[in-house]
Parts: sequence; structure tokens; C-alpha cells
Amino acid sequence: MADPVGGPAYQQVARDLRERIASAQFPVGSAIPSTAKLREMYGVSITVVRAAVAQLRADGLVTGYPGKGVFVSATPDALVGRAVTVEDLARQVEELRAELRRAKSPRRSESAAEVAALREQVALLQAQVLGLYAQLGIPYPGGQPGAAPK
Amino acid sequence: MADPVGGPAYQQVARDLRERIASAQFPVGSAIPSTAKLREMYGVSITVVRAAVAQLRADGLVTGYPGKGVFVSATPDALVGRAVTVEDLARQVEELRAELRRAKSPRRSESAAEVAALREQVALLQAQVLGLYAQLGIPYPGGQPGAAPK
DNA sequence: GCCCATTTGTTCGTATGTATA
DNA sequence: TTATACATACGAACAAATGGG
Repeated sequence: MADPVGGPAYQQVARDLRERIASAQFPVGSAIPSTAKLREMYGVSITVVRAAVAQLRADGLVTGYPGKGVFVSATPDALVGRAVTVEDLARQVEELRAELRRAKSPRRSESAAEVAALREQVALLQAQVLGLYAQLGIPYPGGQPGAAPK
Repeated sequence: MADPVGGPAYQQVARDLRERIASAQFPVGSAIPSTAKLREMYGVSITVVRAAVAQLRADGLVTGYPGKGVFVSATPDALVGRAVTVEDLARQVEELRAELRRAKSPRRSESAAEVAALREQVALLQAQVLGLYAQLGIPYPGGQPGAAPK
């Protein structure tokens, strides 16, 4: 599995699982197939399945319970509908990163006051992104039944 | 490192690394010890180290670059909520792109170190935005009435 | 109550690919 | 070319929880 389109295998599996959750093929409240089943379904190893499920868990889409299974806790649509602009921002940032990688400088150093100012700007941007998270996390309508964490 | 008090080993390592980052023992912009070094430091396996670093990376604290290392991108203290509008964030991104073109102009001896640091910061932004897209409004996936098992 | 199969979570080891120096 | 380092990928094992017999 060298390097197919779509990136690493575990990300492809995670993406496919996200689509299935979004299309209600795996409804909220139900359990996704077990690790062994997913391994057979996608023809990958345990590691890939674990990584994919771990990513979904980190994203807050699923929650696993030892001895029972991994249950869908939310749909990606609920997140997308609220973060469309943020997704657009992510695309722009990704483009910036691609351009920067393409602009590999040979060597040298020193000076670069403009770069320093740029870095400062990036730092400010970073703080604002985190602040945006804090801001949007509160008024989220669904998926927050007022239950205290665990 | 079987210590049930602090949870799994990889979470303990991640917590310790967070504290070191917060205490500037690992300053922003610097690289944390390599995987092999961390493995010796904590006396754990590669798996634990990689799981801990992966968690920090998912949180947007560090960013890894193959062949270079894992660099600190931000401190946990920077997670203080700061209100900001999406429009402001989009404008900042556009401004950043304009500055970036000026910085990567064919000026030959452009500072490679600064550009590299900038690239790390931009990569951090990408990770943060993607994480924001994923975790928006989902502080805790548990507590679903009827969905949570038993 | 006890044993056993299933399942998740964690941990261990190792190999390969790719990027950097 | 060689060495280092991260990312991904393969396999295997154990603990804890669940549920069926």
C-alpha cells in the first residue's frame, strides 16, 4: 500500500467511516462494526483500523466501550453545518502550507524582518483560531444535552 | 510504567510533555527530544511515545516533520478563549498570504531558518483549524440518552 | 458463581517509506 | 551515500469489560 490517492490508508478508512456516519448508514446511537469486521471489510491490518477509529474518537464522532463496541455519538453534518467557513479557512491554510513547502530556500539566514513580522502575524492568527474554538463551542445547538462530563 | 493513578502511560507522557511545554522547558519553536530519546527518558516503548506525541499533535501543540523532528508550536496557556469573528480570521489569512508571497520572492539568500519556522507555524494553523472543524461543539461525546450503552 | 468468547484499549516489537541533514 | 527522524504499516499480546452458556 504505497501511496494511493487520498493519503494514508488509515485516513481513507476514517474518511469512509465518516461518510457512512453522515449518510446514516451508521446511525447515531448504533455501533459500527468491530475491529475484526472492519479489518475484513477494508482488507487492512489491525493497526490501520485502530488508527482510523482513534481518529474518529479524537474527533468526537464515536465513543468506544470495552466489551461492547464503538458507538456513533454524533454526525459530521452537525459539525459541518456550523463550521463551513472554518473549513474554507482550512483549505486556504493548506494552500499556504503547500506554497511554503514549494518555496524551499537553499541556505543562508540572518535578517528577515518581514519574516519576523510574518511570524508574529501567524502567532496572532493561531491565538484567534483557538479563541474561535472557544467561542463556537458554547452555542452549539445539538449534541449537548446538558449532561455533565461523565 | 504501570501506574493506574494517572491513567495510561501514553497519557502520562503526554501530560508531562504538556507541562514541560507550558513551563518553557520546551520553548515554542524548538524541537522536543526525538522518539528514541523520549523512549529512553520515560522508559517506555515506541508505541507509547508515538501515542503521546500523536495526542499533542492532535491538540495542536506540536508539529512533526520527517527527517527534522517534532517542533513545539504553541503553549497550552495560549488556549485562553479569545473572542474573534470568522471574518477577522479570514482577513488575517488573506493578509498572511500576501505577506507570504513577498517573503518567498526570488531573493536568493532568503533566510531558510525563518521560512522553516514559518512553515511550522502555518502547519500548526492547519492542524488547529482542522481540529477545530472536527471538534467543534463536542466537548464530550458521552451522555447520549438512549445512545450510551447501559 | 464460574468459565469463555468477544471487543475495546493499551502496550510491545519491527519493518518500510520518505524527508532532512 | 550515509545517518537520523518522523509517518505509516505490519503483527502480537495482555488487561478490562461485557455477555452467553
